[in-house]
Amino acid sequence: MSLSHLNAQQQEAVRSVEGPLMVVAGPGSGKTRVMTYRIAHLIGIGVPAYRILALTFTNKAANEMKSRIVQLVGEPSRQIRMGTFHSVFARILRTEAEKIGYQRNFSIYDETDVLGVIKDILSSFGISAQQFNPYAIRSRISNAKNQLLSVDEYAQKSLDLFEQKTAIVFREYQQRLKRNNAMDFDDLLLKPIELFRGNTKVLEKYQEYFRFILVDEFQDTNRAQYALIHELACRYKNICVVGDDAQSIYAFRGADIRNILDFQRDYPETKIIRLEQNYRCTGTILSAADHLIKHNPDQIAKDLWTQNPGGDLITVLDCRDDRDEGETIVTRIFEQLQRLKLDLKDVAIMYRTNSQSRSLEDALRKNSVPYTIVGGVEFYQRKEVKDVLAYLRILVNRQDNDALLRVLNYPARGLGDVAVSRLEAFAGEHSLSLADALVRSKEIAGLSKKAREGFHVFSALLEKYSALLPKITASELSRSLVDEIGILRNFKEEGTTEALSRWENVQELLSAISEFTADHEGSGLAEFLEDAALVAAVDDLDENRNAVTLMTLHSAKGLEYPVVFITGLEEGLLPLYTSMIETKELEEERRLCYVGITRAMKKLFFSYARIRYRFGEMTYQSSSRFLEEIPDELVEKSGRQRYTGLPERSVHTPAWRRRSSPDEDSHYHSDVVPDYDHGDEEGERMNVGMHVEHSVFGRGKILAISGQGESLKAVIDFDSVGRKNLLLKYAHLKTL
DNA sequence: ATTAGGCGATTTTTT
DNA sequence: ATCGCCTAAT
Repeated sequence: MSLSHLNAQQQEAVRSVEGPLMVVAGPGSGKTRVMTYRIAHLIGIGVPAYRILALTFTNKAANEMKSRIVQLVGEPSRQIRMGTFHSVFARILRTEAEKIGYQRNFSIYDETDVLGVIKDILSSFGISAQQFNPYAIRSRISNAKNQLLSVDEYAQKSLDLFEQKTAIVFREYQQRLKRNNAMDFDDLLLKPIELFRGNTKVLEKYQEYFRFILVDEFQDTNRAQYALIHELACRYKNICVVGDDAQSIYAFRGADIRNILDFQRDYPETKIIRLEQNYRCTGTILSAADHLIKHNPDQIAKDLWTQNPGGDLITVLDCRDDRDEGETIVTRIFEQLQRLKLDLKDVAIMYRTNSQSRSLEDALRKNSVPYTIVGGVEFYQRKEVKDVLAYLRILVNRQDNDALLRVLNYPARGLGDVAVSRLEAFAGEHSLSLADALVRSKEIAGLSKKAREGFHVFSALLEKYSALLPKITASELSRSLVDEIGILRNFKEEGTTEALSRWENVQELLSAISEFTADHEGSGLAEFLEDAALVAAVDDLDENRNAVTLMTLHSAKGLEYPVVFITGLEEGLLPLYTSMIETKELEEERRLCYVGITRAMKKLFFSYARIRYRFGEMTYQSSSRFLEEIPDELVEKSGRQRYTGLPERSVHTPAWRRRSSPDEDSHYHSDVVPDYDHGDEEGERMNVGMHVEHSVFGRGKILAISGQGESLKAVIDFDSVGRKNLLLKYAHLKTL
């Protein structure tokens, strides 16, 4: 295999196969290419593919890398173990589950599931969720687990009341998961460590197995991940980590930059190779990124350079408000597509928070620009999807009490709190899982007839499908189950737009199951559930679709686009307000901005809005300090020539004035009076006497409008249900 | 005892 | 958008 098209450092990184290696790879320095060739090279010199373990940040990255390697060195290289930490070790845990007291069909709890468990524990312990925020407790527990702290260690260290309560919840939480035969995301890293440390034979097996280990995006690994790879790598020390401290953006999730320092301590013979030549960006873009990141102290010194031409200046778009920002960007997209002869798929719009996507989407939709959005409200988080998944989970893992509780009374079977408590008490007394307790529900004393009936129906359903599970395909089973519980019929009958969308989501889930089992031979429901739990937003990104891509700066990591818009460069947004207090967090925000900048190949835009609607409130924003940190000579300012400052009119402007003709809308620049009371895309154009459509109540007529900003309300006379007083912020009315 | 419906609070980023 | 908490209806 010829490496002649790689530069000297890249070649060295590919060829240094023995011993510990750290590749410090600046953005656009051909990191992925190096990893790909390195693995291909290993196979080329006779290392069997199954002896290679490569850990990536997303499954998508793994799949792409794998296909390229297969192209380079052929089909047998499919045997490489490659994927995210979570998916690779989930697989290993299934094989070894019994050794740590689990069953191989364990459930994986996502963050939402975990939150549910925590809330449930709080209420059963009589701890006030008002006083002790379940989100905060979840994050404390997760942090503790990331730091490899056991419950006992955490309890000992807990000082204040909050930590003491957390320790109590933590203890119960761990027991609960164990009892449910379930693991959370952190367990997928911790349990393998536990397995390896407690079981020398198993450890040796995997150390022999994975003789060559590669870790991508090393700067974003947490302590548990570090410890885990150390267990595997410490014997042969053929470990290569690739990363860039300047692109570390997951400290909030436990990523720990200490890993980079510890690596050199734990593997003293580490060879360090720097990839400093950038092949992606123009000189201007690279220089801007470099100037920005220099404001962070303690970065590993790097001299990034490029042979690429200087290219265009970076354009800063000064926008009146978030809506103007969207419109301006659309205009600029058209301009750049023409100028650079590009497709829509070459353009990405990035933002700090998911909620910013809405005003951007509005503008794109209004101008008929196709777009795809990465993440957002995720499919697998939709209520109806989670409900069906819970049914499947309880079938796969009978001990999964939380999955059972989720759907025990869905659809309604007359089973309320009291009935559930009786069931739980009975299960507790007899040390049974809830599913097993249900089988004996006749023995539970003091149940109403309705509850008795409900338990019986649900239990019969469960037993029927449990028996079917090994006999029919995953696809047949889920379809039949969904039919039997009748939710599709219910959604159809309800007939509202919302119910219809739920109907579609359930159908889509069923298709996803068919598709998955068709694509993955020998896999069934259990495998599907694992896959569904561990998919990342970007995993679903289809680059071939010709559409503008919208995503968070976090999701953008590892990607590149000819034209990039980074939006919302405002104090309090980028950097995000909550992050401006602690320097550490401010530095992370800066790195996040750095990641965004370095995604751009040819042309970069920054935008900010002087007025932005956040949480329904109008706020005056000032431009981000990060813009100040980029030298003026790299930047051209554009957008509004004159800043007129305050809104020219109050939010009480009569609604009729706010109706702008389509013509005005598409040239939404300096002259047109903007809409200051936003609320909803549609919200600002509401007017007394207008006919509207609501997703649940159907058609109606507006009788009155009151309030402003966040609390803008309308009294609407609906054809179906009569008068309602609705908050426009949530009503999502369509004008007719 | 259970359900339906209203109201307010919650959304930073995510494997 | 969804969840928890409350009240009223059944």
